[in-house]
Amino acid sequence: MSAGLQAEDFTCNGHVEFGIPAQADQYLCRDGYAVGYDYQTKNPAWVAYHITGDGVSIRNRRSNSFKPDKTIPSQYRANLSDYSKSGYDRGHMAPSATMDYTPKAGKESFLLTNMAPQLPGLNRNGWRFLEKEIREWAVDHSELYVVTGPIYYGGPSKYIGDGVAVPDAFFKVVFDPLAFNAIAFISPHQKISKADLTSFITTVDHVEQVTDMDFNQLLSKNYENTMESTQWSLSDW
DNA sequence: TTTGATGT
Repeated sequence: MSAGLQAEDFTCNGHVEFGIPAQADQYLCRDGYAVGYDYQTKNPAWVAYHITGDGVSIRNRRSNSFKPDKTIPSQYRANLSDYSKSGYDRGHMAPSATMDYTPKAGKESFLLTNMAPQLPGLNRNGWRFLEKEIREWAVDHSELYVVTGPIYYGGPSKYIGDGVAVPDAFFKVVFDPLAFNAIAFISPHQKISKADLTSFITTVDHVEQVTDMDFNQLLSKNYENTMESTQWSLSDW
């Protein structure tokens, strides 16, 4: 993306059609997702992606080719060595299995600007289940907008490698633009199971309070206020 | 594991 593009003009293939969640140091646009990147943490502040039921049903082979993102200035860029032997996974924000409707989109999901340090006990357990659930919801709901990212309570305090911040928690906001419903999650950064997930459902309002972001800000405020204060259960959504 | 990663 050109350096001169203003945030308000950044819609990125429709991934942030309803407005960027927060200003960022650098905006990145890929086929499958949009990123607001944070220089201080060397992580994405948010990753937004629009998915359809048709798209998530198309699968291509997982690339597993993790790569540093050379569009980020080197002093702010995460590298493979930062994660190596850290004990943390390179945790996808926009999941590979959700992005793999084309080989190119799938490969792009392996850029480190789509990653944050994530404990295997989260990434490979409860979080993975949530990602799978969202793919199934995309089929049921026809299309969804998802925003996900890290949370640092009181600011970043723990790092791996050369200054890649370890999040305290992760959020997900899932918005159905046809039904005008939204469900949200905040998961602590710890081992969680599929069964634990239901206890981490919250409202979009709460995620906005914790992250200081604004989701779906371009929607009618009437819709937004109702939608963002609704607490869902997994079975009703 | 048809997912999501690590280490050799």
